Amino acid sequence: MSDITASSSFIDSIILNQVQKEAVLYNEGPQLVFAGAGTGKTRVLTTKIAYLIKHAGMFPNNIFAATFTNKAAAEMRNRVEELTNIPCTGLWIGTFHSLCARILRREAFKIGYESTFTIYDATDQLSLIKKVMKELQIDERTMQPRLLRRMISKYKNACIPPGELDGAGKSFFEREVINAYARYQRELKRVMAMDFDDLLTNTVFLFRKNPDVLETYQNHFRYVLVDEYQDTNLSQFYLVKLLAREHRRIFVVGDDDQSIYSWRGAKIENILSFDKVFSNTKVYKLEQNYRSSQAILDFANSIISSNKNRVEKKLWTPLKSSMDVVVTRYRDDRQEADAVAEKIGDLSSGKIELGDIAILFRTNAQSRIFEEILRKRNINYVLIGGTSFYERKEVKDCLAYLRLLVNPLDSIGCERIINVPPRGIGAKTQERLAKVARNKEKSVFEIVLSKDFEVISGRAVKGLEELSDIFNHLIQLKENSAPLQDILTQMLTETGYVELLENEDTEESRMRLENINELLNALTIWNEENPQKTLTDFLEEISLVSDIDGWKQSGNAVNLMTLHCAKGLEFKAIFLVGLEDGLIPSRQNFNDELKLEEECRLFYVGSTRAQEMLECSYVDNRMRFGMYMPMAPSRFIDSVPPALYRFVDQSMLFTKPVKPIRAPLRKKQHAEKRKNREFFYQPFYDDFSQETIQYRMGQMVAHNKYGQGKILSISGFGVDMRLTILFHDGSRKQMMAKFANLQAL
DNA sequence: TTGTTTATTCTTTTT
DNA sequence: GAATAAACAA
Repeated sequence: MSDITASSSFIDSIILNQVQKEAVLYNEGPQLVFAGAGTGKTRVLTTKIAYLIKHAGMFPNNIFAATFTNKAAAEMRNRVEELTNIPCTGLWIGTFHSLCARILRREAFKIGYESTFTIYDATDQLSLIKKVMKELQIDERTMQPRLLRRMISKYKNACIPPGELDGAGKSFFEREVINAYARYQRELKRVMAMDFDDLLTNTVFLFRKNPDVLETYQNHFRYVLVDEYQDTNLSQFYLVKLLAREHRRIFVVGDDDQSIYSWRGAKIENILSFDKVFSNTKVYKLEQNYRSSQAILDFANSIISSNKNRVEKKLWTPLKSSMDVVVTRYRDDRQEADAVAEKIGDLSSGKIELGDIAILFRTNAQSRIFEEILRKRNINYVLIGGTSFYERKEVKDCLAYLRLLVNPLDSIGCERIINVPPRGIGAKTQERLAKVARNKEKSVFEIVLSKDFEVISGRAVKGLEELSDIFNHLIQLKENSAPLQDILTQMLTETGYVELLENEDTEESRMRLENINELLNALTIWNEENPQKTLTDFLEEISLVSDIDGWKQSGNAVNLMTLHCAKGLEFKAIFLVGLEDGLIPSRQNFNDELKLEEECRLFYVGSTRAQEMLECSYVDNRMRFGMYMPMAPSRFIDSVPPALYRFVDQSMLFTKPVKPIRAPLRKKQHAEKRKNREFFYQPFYDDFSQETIQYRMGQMVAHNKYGQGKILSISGFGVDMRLTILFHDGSRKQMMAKFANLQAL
């Protein structure tokens, strides 16, 4: 199969190092590539696929390649097309979730679904779990719905259906979980929906229960490739094994040092024991880094070297001279954000574009202060992640209407919109409807459609009939294959959704209208680009998009994202902020050795995103839950030898201890929060104009007549800034900043 | 039944 | 400080 003479011409046209080349050309069995950060992993993968198509006689259609995001998949598809000059629309490349969805749509009836099944996102999932809990009379105070969701997800990740779980001998709590899990799965099937985990596990179940189906796919997928293999979970492992166990043409790439998704069920063991599962695996190690400067690599290597559970490797680069890695200490998150913004301003007036810069943080909540300050300084930014477009209330409402047109059994969707906009169908009415539906063995939505309400009071009937008429009209439009955007527009006008928002006329309502318009646009464009696809396809695509998918690196905006989101990306300059104990590592992982190591890897992943410049920072005090909390620098920075970075202290002299004010305050909480904030300092940051931030409260200064003193307060700004200073002789003076001619100490 | 105010929780990270 | 749940008035 591998014709080296024929292939070498093609391979030679692509620049690959020796190891990369060997990995691409070898074709005799399972392969595992350990690819450190920035070692050209994507290049190897795309070249491998191109090689298979061009020289190993495979059709794009016969290749199954799982990536971590749809964005990565799209880029790789393009790259392969460039390399081969062969259209690759047939190539099975995508996230595990989308690949599985594709398989499940075809084979749905074999596992008791129709091909139009609905995909439930995390929010829908939680709604259904709450509903199940109510039915089972499980108190939300004894078991948090989120916890139950996590437990269920755990079972699913391991591909254990509720039927295989035995409650005997288990704790009461566990029995309740199993019970709820069983009920939840039954409900999902009843409403013809699958959650994210189901997409993977149901595919595995499909193959396990139908050997003939499995065989078809085994024969069809002649090569199986997996990117980011360190972040696959058990069900993904089973899937890959099922597909590849006969022909053993499997190629996986990953880096155990970049495994950061164990909380989502990822098993680092998958990569560490791959060669034991697939015998005679060829193992490759890519260690030459093509991304970062030597200083950054030294720093990163040092971070990761303190982890015990890893395959030893060390990144290196032939590049020599480089900028120091900087670690900066700030007083608080506001100062941190402000200083970072200022540095970004400086950088972007030099040779680095805004788009080459990223601010990375641990939690989404940290983004807000950066947004605020970047806006104030008129620096363009893009925030990747956070609450995505498709999670907005108004967008989800629209989608719920559309979902019901495809799947009238979708009870969560129905509950969402039955009284939105308000049409007098409250909790009582919905309860009664549910009863009627149960008696007639139909879904609530079907009852509404057929206007078969029975015992419902006059007021509610009016609203229900209205809804019924609207939907019957929409269904008619759909059957006449009206364009999707027309159906949505119709819905928006007939329900009065738009009218309601227009009448509200607030900043928020205008924004919602804008979002709805954006959705309409997206729908129109999608419709034009995919004339043969259906509403089901559209709904699937948007439920499986990741935050990063829509993003493309643009020249004129700083990128803000979480460390997790940054995986696989690179930037010339990185600001890794909030490097504090409790954040990195997260407080919740303090007491777990393995999770601490994962937090360390997260820091490593963040650092290795940088090409030329890496600046980390931590603060002494951070606003969390609406109040200031004292913070300590991350333990991970302590383990790095000081020689590997340059330390800068910007925290100044304002070091009053701050008491953490926590939980049992209840009624006094509000007042306490305010006090906490006032105690901290007045908002002198609020009106900084670019160049006047040289004075800070508590700062020590020297005056050439009065000697040393401490700044007590600052008022005004710019040329009007006045300082109140307490001098060492006990005198208190107020002076204009611009005339005082002070020296900072 | 609806819209308003008040209390409470929430922060890891995401397909 | 924001989002959500609960409590309340109209």
